[in-house]
Amino acid sequence: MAQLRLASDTTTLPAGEAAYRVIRQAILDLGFEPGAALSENALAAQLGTSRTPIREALQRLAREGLIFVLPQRGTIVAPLDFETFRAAYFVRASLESCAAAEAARISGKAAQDELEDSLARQRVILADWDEGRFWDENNRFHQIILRHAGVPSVWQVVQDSKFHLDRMRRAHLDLGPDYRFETVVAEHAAITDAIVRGDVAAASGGMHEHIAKVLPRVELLKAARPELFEAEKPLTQIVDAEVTPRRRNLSNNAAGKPGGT
Amino acid sequence: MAQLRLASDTTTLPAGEAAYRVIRQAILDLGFEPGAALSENALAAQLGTSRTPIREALQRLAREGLIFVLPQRGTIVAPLDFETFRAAYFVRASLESCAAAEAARISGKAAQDELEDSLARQRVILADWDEGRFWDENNRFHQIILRHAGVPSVWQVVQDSKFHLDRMRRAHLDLGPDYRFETVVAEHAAITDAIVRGDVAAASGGMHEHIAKVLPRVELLKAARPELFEAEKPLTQIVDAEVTPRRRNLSNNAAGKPGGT
DNA sequence: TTAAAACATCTTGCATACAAGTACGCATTT
DNA sequence: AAATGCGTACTTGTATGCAAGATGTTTTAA
Repeated sequence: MAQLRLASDTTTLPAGEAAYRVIRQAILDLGFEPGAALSENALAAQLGTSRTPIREALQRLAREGLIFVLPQRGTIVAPLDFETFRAAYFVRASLESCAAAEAARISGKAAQDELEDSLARQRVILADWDEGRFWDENNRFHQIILRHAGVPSVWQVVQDSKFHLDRMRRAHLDLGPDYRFETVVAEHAAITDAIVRGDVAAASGGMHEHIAKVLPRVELLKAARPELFEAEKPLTQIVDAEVTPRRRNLSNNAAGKPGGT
Repeated sequence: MAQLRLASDTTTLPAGEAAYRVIRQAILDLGFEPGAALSENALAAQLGTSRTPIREALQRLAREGLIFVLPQRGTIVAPLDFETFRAAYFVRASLESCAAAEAARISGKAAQDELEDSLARQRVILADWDEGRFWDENNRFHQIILRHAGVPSVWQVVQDSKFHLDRMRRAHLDLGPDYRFETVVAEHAAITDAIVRGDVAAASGGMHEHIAKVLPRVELLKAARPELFEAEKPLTQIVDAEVTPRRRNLSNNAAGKPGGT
């Protein structure tokens, strides 16, 4: 079991929320490797809480596709999967390219100051290198575009998809960093330029290609570390987990006739 | 408190899953009106379970934006909100228009049979009218396109957004049905034609406009029933719910230094 | 009469015990 | 030696009791 560490500012959060963030980060950092088994009891003991907040966190992670909960059998970290990855890529590319187009259409020069401020900060971070701050600023850049497209809350949806892409990138970086961060900033600059000019097609296309850069890395990773793409031995089959019914009967006080809408 | 009824086939589901579906359907049907207060104890009593599965369902609903959980204060059904609606529209329109474009690009005639079969069924349902079956077939049509775009699992994301649009439409229909279902099928036919022809622009644009049809109805609804768009009196402020921290301290067995990546 | 303080009654958050089901090792049997 | 049945140690699902906080009412004092 990987060692879990709590960030200092999580001490004011509800236990379930804190557990969610810790476990999620551990999965992203590959502290919990794809296919690894998770135990509610063990996690509760490690984090010093009861199973209740742990279950809250795990159910949230399960809904986001990060883990698979197999009733009465166990819980495993979702193996890397090309289908999941492609869907996440599609969601992020669609939403953000449409947002860039919309920003170019309705915002125009209004977004110029904010985007160029972000670009300036990105260049400073490039010079005085700090990977954590770079990705923070990268996220901010993408959020600015969503905000100027009039749909800031879509960032939440993007983030859910982004996790799968980030985990793949993270696993790939462990093979050795070959990412050209200068290229990232240059693409950001081109997208900014398109939005400022009001060039809808260039903004949309630029953003789409910008996000598509992650795609070819998957094949390389699968070749280098195939074990991350497959479930481990302990659990016979994972497929049937999502369709396994259980006999149960919820009684109901209401005397209305059965049948939905 | 609205009467809750359980569909017959939910008896084999886990209690939490069953509770989720029942409550969600009640919110969609406006059995629980926007702004109404929910009580975990009352719901548990009504559904004949304990609070645990109810909490599981409510947390899921809260994450989907259907309800607001205010710690130590209460839980309310999310009021209708234009921002939420616009974000949901944007997500669905972006994903499905991109999917239609991709289907036209890579699938071509391969999807023709499935789409035209669905169209035929839609026309049969139009003649022998059955609203429930119509929406089922409508969903199937949209899923076919996602599947032929190579991203079937994106339907889950679409559904999360679709709820907010469906709830708005549902509330609007209560004012009196003025929806032209023939128009819906005609637009489906046009989209099908574009995909079969491999006309990327027409597929994307057609789908976008098809989904955009819901937008103008919001203003009408807000004018007719403004109370559905605002929170009720009992709870002072809803805004601070999502940022309210609580004092808590999670201990941790690991002795590593604090601070995440 | 007005205002402030204490109380009763809700709410959700959390901890814990129990129930139901699965997987695996080991003894027994063939 | 191989196959079979059983028992133990897990797993997640559910029920319930308690703790902490917020709200609205009642009581008390000025």
